[in-house]
Amino acid sequence: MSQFPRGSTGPPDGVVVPDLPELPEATVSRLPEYLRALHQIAQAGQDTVSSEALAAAAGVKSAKVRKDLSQLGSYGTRGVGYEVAVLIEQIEQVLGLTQRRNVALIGVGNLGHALAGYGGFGSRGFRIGALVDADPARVGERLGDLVVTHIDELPATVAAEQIAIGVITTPVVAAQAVADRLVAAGVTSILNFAPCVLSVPDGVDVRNVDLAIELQILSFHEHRRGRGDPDGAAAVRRAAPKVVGP
Amino acid sequence: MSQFPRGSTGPPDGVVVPDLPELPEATVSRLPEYLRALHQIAQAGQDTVSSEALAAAAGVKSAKVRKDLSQLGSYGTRGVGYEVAVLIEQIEQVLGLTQRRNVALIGVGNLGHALAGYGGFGSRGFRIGALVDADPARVGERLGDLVVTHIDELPATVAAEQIAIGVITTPVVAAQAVADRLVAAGVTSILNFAPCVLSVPDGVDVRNVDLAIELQILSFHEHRRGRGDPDGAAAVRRAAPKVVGP
DNA sequence: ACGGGTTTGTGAAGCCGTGCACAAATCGCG
DNA sequence: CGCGATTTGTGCACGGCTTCACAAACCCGT
Repeated sequence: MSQFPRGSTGPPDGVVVPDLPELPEATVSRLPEYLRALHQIAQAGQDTVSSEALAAAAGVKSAKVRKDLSQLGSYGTRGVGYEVAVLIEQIEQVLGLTQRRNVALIGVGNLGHALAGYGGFGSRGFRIGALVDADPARVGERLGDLVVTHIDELPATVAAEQIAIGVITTPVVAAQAVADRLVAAGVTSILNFAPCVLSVPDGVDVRNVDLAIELQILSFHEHRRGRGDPDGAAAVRRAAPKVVGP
Repeated sequence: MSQFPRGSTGPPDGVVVPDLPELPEATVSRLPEYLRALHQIAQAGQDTVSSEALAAAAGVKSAKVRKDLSQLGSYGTRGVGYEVAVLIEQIEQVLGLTQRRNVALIGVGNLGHALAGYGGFGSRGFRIGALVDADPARVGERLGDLVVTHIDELPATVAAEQIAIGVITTPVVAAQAVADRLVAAGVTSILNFAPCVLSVPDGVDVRNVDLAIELQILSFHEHRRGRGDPDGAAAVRRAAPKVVGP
């Protein structure tokens, strides 16, 4: 909306202001969900979608969808809705998915193997560009069309494969050291599966995925709900069969 | 502490709610992080901890720690700090981790195998009580000391193993059906790894873990940061070597 | 062309969460 | 026994996010 006229004369100095003013973090975290829903809708043959329908598919309220989309200067048509194809392209543009991003998997253990074999990367804008491990016994192992390289070669690997994101799937004890080496190699985005807090310089982005934490949060609500059978009898506390939503 | 929660969305009355008035969701989601940090601290030999130290270990601000802990009627001692052992017990109590919770893994594919082999369950209050799949070829397979059972036996399995939480690691197409069957079997907490939105009845809690979404959020920040080298040269955009403070 | 029905975009209000700053409480030590 | 150092617990203000409600914009049939 407030499309910035690309300064033909150029900004005088230093300040490289991006196109979008500043996208709220909450919105950013929902854009991928919209994107997923939109692909689903597109595959179903719909070529336009209302905020109401999109909201239902993404599991949020319609007002939120509209405000989110308006943030990125959206092209919706009143009385009609949004063009699915246009919206997909818009969101992919904003998320930086127009160019495929290469990720490196550090730690080819149980979880690393599973992620390497997960097919969901390619269809969502990513590609596994490197498998890395510290264990010499694992180096050289082939998975698909990739060969596990040693972590000592990380800088070369990052440069050669243009790695944009590092995914840490090592044991906890190794995670911080791996993060340090990733940062030293120039990686500025890290997805951490190890259950620990990583220290990184300013300007490096870290997101954590901790299975146990998710389970514990679920446990809290379960516990809160389930007062009444102190000695865990298998009391079946059946929820009402009413189905939420669309 | 006598601060009363103004009933907003909650039921007007009737449910005799236990000790805790109403814990903010943001606090709940941080308690597991505190718990992890506390175990770490306890293992280091510390028997008391200040909010400042705990905040550093959990990666948050100290004021937030104090406010969070005060929410659950904490037993801190001014001028000293918190007793680590007491705090651990308090948090485990609130999270309902005093009794070990059994989880069922539905979908013994790549990811399912990885999670089944993940050792982090036992030490964090959970136990895999069942492995379930729909593929007859997989039923009967042994992993560790568990045997994969068929999903048609889900109700019996849930009852026999006192399953509290279902973890969905199936392909997307199967996820909703699995969720329905989990709910029908009496499970009221679901951790969903399939990239889709699940419809469940009121009273059932669902949490989603989507790898691609996390990557896309990282991609956004990477994209936003990385204006200036359009043809992705491996320009090392080194952040200041300053380490983010403890 | 025009009116009715539909849907977007957004101003405004309310809620939640965060962080500061400080009084109250506790310990250690002289 | 009292004083200073330390740390908790919390009132308060601020900012961000969510939701409602509604005017503006648009399509379509007549």
